[in-house]
Amino acid sequence: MDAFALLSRGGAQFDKKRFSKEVSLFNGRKRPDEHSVSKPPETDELPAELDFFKYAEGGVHSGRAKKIKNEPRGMEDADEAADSEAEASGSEGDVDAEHTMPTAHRIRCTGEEVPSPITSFSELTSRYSIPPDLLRNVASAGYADPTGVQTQGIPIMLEKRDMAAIAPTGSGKTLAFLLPIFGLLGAPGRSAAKQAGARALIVSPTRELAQQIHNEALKLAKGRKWKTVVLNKATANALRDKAARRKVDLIVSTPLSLVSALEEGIVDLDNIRHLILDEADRLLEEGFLKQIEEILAGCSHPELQKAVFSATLPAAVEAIANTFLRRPIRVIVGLKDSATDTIQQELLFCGSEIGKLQALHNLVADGIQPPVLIFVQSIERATELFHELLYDGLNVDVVHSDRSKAQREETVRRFRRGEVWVLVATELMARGMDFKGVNLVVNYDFPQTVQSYIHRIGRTGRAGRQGKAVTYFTKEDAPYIKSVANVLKASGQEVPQYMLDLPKPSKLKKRELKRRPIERKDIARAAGAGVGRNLANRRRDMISASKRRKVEGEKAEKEVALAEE
DNA sequence: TCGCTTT
Repeated sequence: MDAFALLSRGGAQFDKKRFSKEVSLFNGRKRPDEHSVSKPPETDELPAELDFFKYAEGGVHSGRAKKIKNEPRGMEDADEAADSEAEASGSEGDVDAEHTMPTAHRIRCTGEEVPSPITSFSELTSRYSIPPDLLRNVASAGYADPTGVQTQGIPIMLEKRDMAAIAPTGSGKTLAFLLPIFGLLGAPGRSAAKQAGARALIVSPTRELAQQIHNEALKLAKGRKWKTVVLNKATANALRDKAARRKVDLIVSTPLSLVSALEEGIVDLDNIRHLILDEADRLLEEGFLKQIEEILAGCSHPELQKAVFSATLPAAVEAIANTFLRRPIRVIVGLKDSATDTIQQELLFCGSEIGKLQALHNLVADGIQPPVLIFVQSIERATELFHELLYDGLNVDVVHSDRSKAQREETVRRFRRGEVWVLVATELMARGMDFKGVNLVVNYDFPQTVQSYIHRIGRTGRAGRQGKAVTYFTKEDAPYIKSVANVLKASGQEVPQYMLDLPKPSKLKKRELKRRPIERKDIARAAGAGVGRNLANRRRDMISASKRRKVEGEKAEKEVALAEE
C-alpha cells in the first residue's frame, strides 16, 4: 500500500476495496466552494496575480517587445520566418490553386518536381499500380477519402522521393507512409537473394506508438503474405534465426531496440529501401539523435528513401533532417505550430498548485465524459495524482516509463477498451497515440514546449472529431504561456489579449524554473474538500459512455486480431 | 530539467 496515501489521509486506512462500490463513498464530504478556483480572466487586463515581470526584464509596456525581435532568433521565430519566406518565394508547387480552401487545411509543397496529389485512393491503381486488395484493406480499415497529408504524401512516397511531412495530429500520417510502403514492397519476403530481409523500417519514439503502427500495418497487410514485426526482446530473439530474419518485410522499432539489435548483429539494414522517422522532431532531439545516426549509417542501400513525419518540426530540427534527406519535398498541411481546429482549447488560471487540484476535483464533480487523458510533468507527479484520483473513486489508471512493459500495455489496452475512464500520463502518451474517442485532454501541468502542447492536446479531436483540451496554469508557468497562447490564436481560439502581450522569456529564465512536487499537505487539504455529492450521478453518465466505448474498443481489437491471422 | 529508449 502506498505510504503517501496513508499519510495524506491523516492515518486513515487506505484500501482500494473500499472504493469498489459507489455507495456512501462521498457521503459527508463537502463539495468545494465552486468559486474557490480562480476563473480565467475575462478581460484583456493583466491579472494582478500574474507577476510575469520577474521572468523577463522589462515589461509589456517598456518597448522591450520590439527589442526581443531583434535578438538572435529562437526556433519559433526562425520557423515563422522560414514559412513566410516560402510564401514570399512564390506559389511554386503550391497545390492550393483555388483560394477557397481554408488556411487551416491548406497544403503547401516545396521542392523539385512535386508529384501531383491524388484525389482518391482508387486512383492509385491506375497511376501507381497499387493492388486492389491493398486498397480493399485500406477501405476496410475505415479510410474512405484521403486526408491532406495523404493526398500529397502518398504520391511523393510512391515516387520514392525523400520527404518532410508536417501535418496536424490525427490527420492520418501513419497511413500516408504505410500505404506507399506496402505499395512499394513488392513481393513478400522470400529467400530470393534480392528480396531477402527487411526492406522498410519505421522508427518511433515510444514502444506504445511502435505497437500501434504495427497494428495498422497488420490491417493493411491482411490477406497478403507480408511479415511486419515490432522489435522487442521476444521478436529480437526470434530474429537470431537467419531464415526467420529473411522472412521479415517491415520492421517497426524504437531507436534503442533497433540499435541494440544492430549491435548484436540480429538485424541488418543493408536492404532497407524505405526509412520512416515518425515523430521526427522528437527522434532528432538530443538523447535520440546518436541512435538515429547509427540507424542511418546502418541503412546502406543506395536506393534508400527517407521520410520524416510529425505534427511539429522546429526549424532547427528540420535543418538536421535536411542533412540526410536528399532532394526532399516538404509538405506542410495547415499552419505551422497550430493545433487541430476541431479541438476546443482553454487555458485556465488556477492560482496555485492546490488550485489545480481543486480545479480537477471541480471538473470531475461537474461531470466528465470518459475517456479523459490527464498529462503531468513527471513520473512522481503522475503517481501522486493517480492516487489522488483513485481516492476519489474514479476509474483511473496511470502510465509512465517506470511501469513495466506489461503494465503499460495492459493500461493502454484497458483505456482503449473503455475500462479505464481517466488515464494519468506523462509525456510518454503525448505523441502519436490514437485514442479516437478521447473527449477531453487535461494538461494538469503546463507543457514546457509548444510542441509538447500541440501533441498532447492532439490526443483528442482526431480524424475530424470534436475534442476539448483544458490547460491549467499558475504564475509559475508564466514563461510558457505566451507561446501556447499563440497556438490557440493560430487555431482560431479565443485568447485574452494580455497573454499574447506577454514578453517572451529568455531560455535562461525558463531553465531557472523548477516545478515543485504536489505537496502532501496541499493534497490533504484539497482532498478534504471532497469531490462533490454530484459524483454518483455523474458516474452513471460515465458508465454508459464507457459501455459505448467498450464496444468500439472490442471492435477495433477484433480487426487487429483478424489482421494478425 | 525531465521525459523518452535494450537487456
